[in-house]
Amino acid sequence: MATRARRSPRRTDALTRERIIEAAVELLDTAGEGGLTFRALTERFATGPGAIYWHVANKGELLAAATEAVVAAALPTGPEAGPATASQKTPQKAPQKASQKAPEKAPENAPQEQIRTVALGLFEAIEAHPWLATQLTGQLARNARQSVTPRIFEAIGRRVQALGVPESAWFTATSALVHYILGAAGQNAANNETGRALGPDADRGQYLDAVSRTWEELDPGEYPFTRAVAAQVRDHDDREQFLAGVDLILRACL
Amino acid sequence: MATRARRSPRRTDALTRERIIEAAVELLDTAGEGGLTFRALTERFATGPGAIYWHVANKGELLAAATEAVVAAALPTGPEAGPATASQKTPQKAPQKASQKAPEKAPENAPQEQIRTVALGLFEAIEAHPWLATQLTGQLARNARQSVTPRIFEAIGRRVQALGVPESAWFTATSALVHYILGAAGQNAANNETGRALGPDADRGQYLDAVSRTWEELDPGEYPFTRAVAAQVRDHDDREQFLAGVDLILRACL
DNA sequence: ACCACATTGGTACGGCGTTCCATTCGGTTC
DNA sequence: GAACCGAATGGAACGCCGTACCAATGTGGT
Repeated sequence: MATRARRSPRRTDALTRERIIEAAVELLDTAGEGGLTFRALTERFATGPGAIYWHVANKGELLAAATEAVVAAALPTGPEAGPATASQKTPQKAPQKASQKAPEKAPENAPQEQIRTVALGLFEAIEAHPWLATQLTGQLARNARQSVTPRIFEAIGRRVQALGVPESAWFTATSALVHYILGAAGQNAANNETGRALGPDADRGQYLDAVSRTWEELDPGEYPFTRAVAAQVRDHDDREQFLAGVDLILRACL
Repeated sequence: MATRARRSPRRTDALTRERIIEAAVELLDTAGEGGLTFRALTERFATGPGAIYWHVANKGELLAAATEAVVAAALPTGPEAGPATASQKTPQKAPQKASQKAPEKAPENAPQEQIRTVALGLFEAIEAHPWLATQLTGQLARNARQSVTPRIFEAIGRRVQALGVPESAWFTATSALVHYILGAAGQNAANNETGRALGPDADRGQYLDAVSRTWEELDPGEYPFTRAVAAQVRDHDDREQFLAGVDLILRACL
């Protein structure tokens, strides 16, 4: 006679670290930063916390792994430039030269183009997964060792090197670039969420109005600059504006 | 007859929003980001959560208020340059020109100096209160309306304006500066905490060694750039390096 | 047939933010 | 002075979280 009630039968589809990470990304995407919960995961897999803890040490590691998985896909693979699959979700209404015409012999200023491509890849990854912003800036600040942030630093830095920047400026230039990229991309993602709050059917005009209006609602006496800038933000393309910042920093390196 | 046991007598020293914020900052400074807890606060004030919730809406507001309080003290007051009390904790072993000789007539390039001063003030505030880094980058990304981050943006942007930057570049330049300042300052604060882990009696040499060694432990094949940079990071002054980044971005604006 | 062990899933614990409410007491009103 | 009101207080409880622990399970080797 069973001392306890019969347990539910053991699952047939194996629980994998990969499947758990995949589910974690999905939860983060759909339910936001606070949506990733061991309880939500146990419910998703119809299991108990122990089964998940067998594959993952703790929540921090799971979050880092989710970040790693998403960022790795957006980063060039290996030492060469790599694909860095950017911009296939929108019709790319502003087809700036980030995507080279042909993968033939790279021109002289290839590193600059590559930096723009890497930056845009990160921009779009953060746009698609807003929780990345907190995670990446936080990890970068926390200097996590085994995390993905050194990969980002390396991907940018190597191309700064190739750009011909004097060695003494390597760290400074790369720091400026990475901090700008992650920060600005995060701000863009936050803006998008602010705009999404208007409702799913708001067009881009309304959305941009709403975003820039939040800045214009500030006290005119205390925030003249921010209000002045709000107007010019209204009718600029997000990616264009973002890349302008990258170019600005790159210009100072040469 | 009392239906319940006699309550503890009512406190004589009034509980104020200011006193609560002050205690919150203290808890964050001494116990880290996770140290701010309503339970810790109730114990500190020998009271219950309800008394604190009377003065503060929730934990988020309390955190924002603590951030606001600390950052406001580090930011110039009002539209003029203001004091921005920077560098009085260390003997300022690298007395760069950030602090002007005299508060007399500002020279032609005053805006650049002012930006350096504001940046250094934020740098030191974040160094003294490491929890600010997460809070500020997070709030900036989250675009919180009533927070202190617009003040930072405004303080920098107004001086970018005064620098003679063309209007079309105002937003880009200010974004680049602010994201770099907060990101780099956060990274510096994290480095300091990594160094503090060595023990309270480690000198600066050991500490810098340890920090740069964390970078050098990376895989030589995958991280040639980061490792190359680690060496040159070792013997640079933190503030100097930080301000070099500010100057780099400023150079691109002119 | 057995067993060792990787894997699973249930239960429990302590701590968190937050809510609710009985209680207190300084000030106002008659 | 007595009665009263409402701002302020502090205690207890709720629901959720991450996590530790462990009995139950089934599979592959012997």
